[in-house]
Amino acid sequence: MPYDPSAFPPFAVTVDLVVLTVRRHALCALVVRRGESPYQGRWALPGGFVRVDEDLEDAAARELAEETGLRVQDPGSGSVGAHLEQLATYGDPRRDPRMRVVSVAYLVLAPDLPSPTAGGDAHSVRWAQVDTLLEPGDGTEGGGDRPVPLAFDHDRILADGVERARSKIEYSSLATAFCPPEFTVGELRRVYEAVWGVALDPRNFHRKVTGTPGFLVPTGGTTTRQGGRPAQLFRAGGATLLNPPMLRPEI
Amino acid sequence: MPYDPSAFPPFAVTVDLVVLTVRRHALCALVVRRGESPYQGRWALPGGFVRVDEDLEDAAARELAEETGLRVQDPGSGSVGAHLEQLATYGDPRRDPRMRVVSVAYLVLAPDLPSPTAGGDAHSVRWAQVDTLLEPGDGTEGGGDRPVPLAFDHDRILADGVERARSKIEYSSLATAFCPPEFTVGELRRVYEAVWGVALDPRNFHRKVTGTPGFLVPTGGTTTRQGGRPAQLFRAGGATLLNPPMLRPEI
DNA sequence: CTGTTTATCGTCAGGAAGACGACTATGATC
DNA sequence: GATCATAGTCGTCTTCCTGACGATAAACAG
Repeated sequence: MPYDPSAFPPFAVTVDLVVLTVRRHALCALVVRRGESPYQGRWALPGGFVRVDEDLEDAAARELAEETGLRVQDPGSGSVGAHLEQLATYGDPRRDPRMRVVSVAYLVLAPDLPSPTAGGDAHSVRWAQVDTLLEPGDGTEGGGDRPVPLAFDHDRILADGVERARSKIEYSSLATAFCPPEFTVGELRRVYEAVWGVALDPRNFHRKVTGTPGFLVPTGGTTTRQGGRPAQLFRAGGATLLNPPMLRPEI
Repeated sequence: MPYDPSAFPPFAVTVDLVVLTVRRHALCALVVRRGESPYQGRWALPGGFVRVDEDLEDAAARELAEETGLRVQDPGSGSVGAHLEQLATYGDPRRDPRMRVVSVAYLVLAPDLPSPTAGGDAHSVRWAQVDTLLEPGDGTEGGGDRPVPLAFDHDRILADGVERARSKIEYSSLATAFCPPEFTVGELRRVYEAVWGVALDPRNFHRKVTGTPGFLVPTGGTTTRQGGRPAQLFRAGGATLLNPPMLRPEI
């Protein structure tokens, strides 16, 4: 690949990942502790440089696998995988004090994982509750009771990713990406409740999701892992767009 | 800005613009003719390199002004301006044969302009109907009756931009960005019809848009520029999100 | 056996949208 | 000036969807 540095200004290009999951009824994001300057010791979104001959989405999938061991969902195979989509690109000239870095952020929606650190650096990667991370921080390390902001502009990237997830589960079947391959209507409802931070009526929710063609496919099995009456098990159906959408309750 | 080429692979970063407007009842996009290799003589989306100390959105606004003379809407002032938002980023390693280029695409929605070439190169920039551009081309220059594809991956970028515009006018008041500062309900309806490529019922449309709080503000004036009974003039209201949304008719 | 929990079915009222009739106010045409 | 074509605006009716909520079902804990 010919490269003439005088012809155009050189940039570094990175990918950053907003990896979301639902754990214990709360929306959580994957964060890693920075080992080096700048922002040494601060939490940040996982990410890294794009390689010279690597597509952006490949770089995002590679970083995801390196940090979590997660594989991206293979459309066609029914494999257990995460949903990955491009979020936005952040290129403020001063977002990295060392050099001009343009970062392409990707959004990952994953089911709750057995171990958050499979394949990664155990003590420096963890799931953090999104609503804790996104409280406005005061910047003092341990000074107040509010969290230290993430490194770089990662607070904003995280907020954009969360907002994307919140709005996208309204009109798509993407909420199933937070669920294991087989799940109950109640489990799916608890995903919506965690992502939106609201309570939903179980009866109306049940009517809505089972009445939308292509959203859910019954597998025939039942489970009782939540206690109470056994619930039917479903897989995600082929539909990707919900029409009419799920309605997020007003504040 | 320190730059150590051994520390990270160097990329060129560009912005590409999907500039859409509605002209003569048709959705049109701005295209420029390439004067140099590669893809010499082919039509392409306007765009260019991001400068070293320039924010991505500033680069997009600069390119827009250079090509069309259009200014970006200033939120707060009631100025006549275009809507600009980031669309997506395209970084396939082989999308430009010369070097590794990552392009951040922006979507611009503009009212119909008096002259498409104000401030630009007159013979090499024009409005082209989107549905003509997006017919699948056969790649032969003048061989078939189908259009020659745009340069690079610009066909895909254009398609993504058009799809974004089509879906975004459903749940936002963004269709007003295609209208002059004062417009009638009929003119707004013709925007929806052109962007979606469907016919809408004038009576139901009128009820919907005038009944949505904050969408339209009457200015008091009337006009008869479309013939027929004079119509009330409106400005865009403060609302940005439409709830419930405009419903795009099924195919 | 009884209470608790979760799942699932049913009913009813209110709101929004599609289909479409009717009336109004212009300019164009005879 | 009467008539016609064109757009704009107001109403009505039916249908569908949702929110609120009662009622029943099937498990487990004591």
